[in-house]
Amino acid sequence: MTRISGADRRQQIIEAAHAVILEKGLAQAATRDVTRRLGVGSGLLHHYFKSWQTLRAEAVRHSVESEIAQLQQTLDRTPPPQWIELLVDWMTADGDLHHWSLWLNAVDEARRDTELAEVVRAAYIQWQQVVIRIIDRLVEDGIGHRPGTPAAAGRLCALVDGLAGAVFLGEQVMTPQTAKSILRDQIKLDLGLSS
Amino acid sequence: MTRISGADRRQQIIEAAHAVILEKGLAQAATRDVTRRLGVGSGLLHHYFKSWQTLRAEAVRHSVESEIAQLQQTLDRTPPPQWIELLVDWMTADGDLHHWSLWLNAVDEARRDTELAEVVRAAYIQWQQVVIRIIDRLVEDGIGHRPGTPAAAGRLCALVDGLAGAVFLGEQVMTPQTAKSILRDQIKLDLGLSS
DNA sequence: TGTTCAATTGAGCACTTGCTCAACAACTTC
DNA sequence: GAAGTTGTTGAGCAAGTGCTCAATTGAACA
Repeated sequence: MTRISGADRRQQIIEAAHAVILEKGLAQAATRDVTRRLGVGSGLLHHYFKSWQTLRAEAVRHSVESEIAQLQQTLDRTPPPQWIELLVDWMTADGDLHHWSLWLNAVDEARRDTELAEVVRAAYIQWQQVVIRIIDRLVEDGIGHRPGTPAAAGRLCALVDGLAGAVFLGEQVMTPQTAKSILRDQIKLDLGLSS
Repeated sequence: MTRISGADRRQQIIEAAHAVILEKGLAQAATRDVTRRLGVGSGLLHHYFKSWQTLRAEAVRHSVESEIAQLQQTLDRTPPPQWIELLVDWMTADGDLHHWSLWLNAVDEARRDTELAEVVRAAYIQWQQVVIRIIDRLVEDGIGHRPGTPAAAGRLCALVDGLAGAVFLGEQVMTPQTAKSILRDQIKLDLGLSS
């Protein structure tokens, strides 16, 4: 039996925790779900992490970071004129809704978990900055004008979170298509592009 | 010891559950918190409610209904020209943030609780309709023009939820003042009133 | 007064949770 | 080889959970 070195095991546990949290939600996921998934003893987690709370927070950080990295990567190989549509597609998450579910869950749970709150706060700020950078670049390239208010990025991020919550409540409340068009309109409005 | 008749007891339990949920959050609140608060035996809840899940959902319904009723009442004794500012104040909840916290919590929890989902969905739709009615009345009174898109109410509600989530994450993410001015701008924009 | 029955109790059950810790296994170093 | 370090185990604990149910209370009615 080849043993796994410390740092690798740590990462492995974080990824397993991430998977479990994605499936069951932050409050419903248990340490034993993670150890069972990894096929390891139930005590192992506490050799690598102070507490389940800490591991949970670490798993959410992992999720957010890899997602932002992925967006950044997609942006890099797409010409700016297509960024608006790309952003809309990204934010409305045609592919997998689970990540959005986890994000909303984390924002909510953060009110009762200071450790998680730290991670979510940092992620939110990072996320706003990505949006700001995108807007700046679009304006530089002559696509639209600079939004009137500096709070444009914050407004967009809040709108996306709110829309996601509504979409999860079902079609009667809001369809994905409606959410998508609301978001597209808002971006174009912010950039001074009348739709 | 005067005994309490069935229907009154039911209402009393719902209100106690509401208070507990407001304090501890939906996932953290326990049946025993409710019985302890009422000073009754731990088995009493199950005489009036099929399960804790049911009681929780009922408590959220109670919360939402009384809040919408209260808003309606405030609107009734305020002249329409002041409605915009009243709505902004209401949505950003200067008074007590707990109700918003519970609402966001319920929207999140609804993904894992079908009974709660039913209540939250109905509440969301009701909430959108209140906003639609307000807009209609404002337009009738000559205050602003009818919003271009019929999704205006949905967009407003989503924006409010998103802003609330951001504000709860702390001042670094979004200050209440910023949220308030974003919301005010959006309402005026929807009504065609350039700020 | 005795009868009836809904309201109420709380010990207790079965289950889950995060976490501990003595024991052991597998590498590294000497 | 021996010694030391690190990784790993899993039974077990204390604290919690929703829920059940036989037993009791109290009010209304005869």
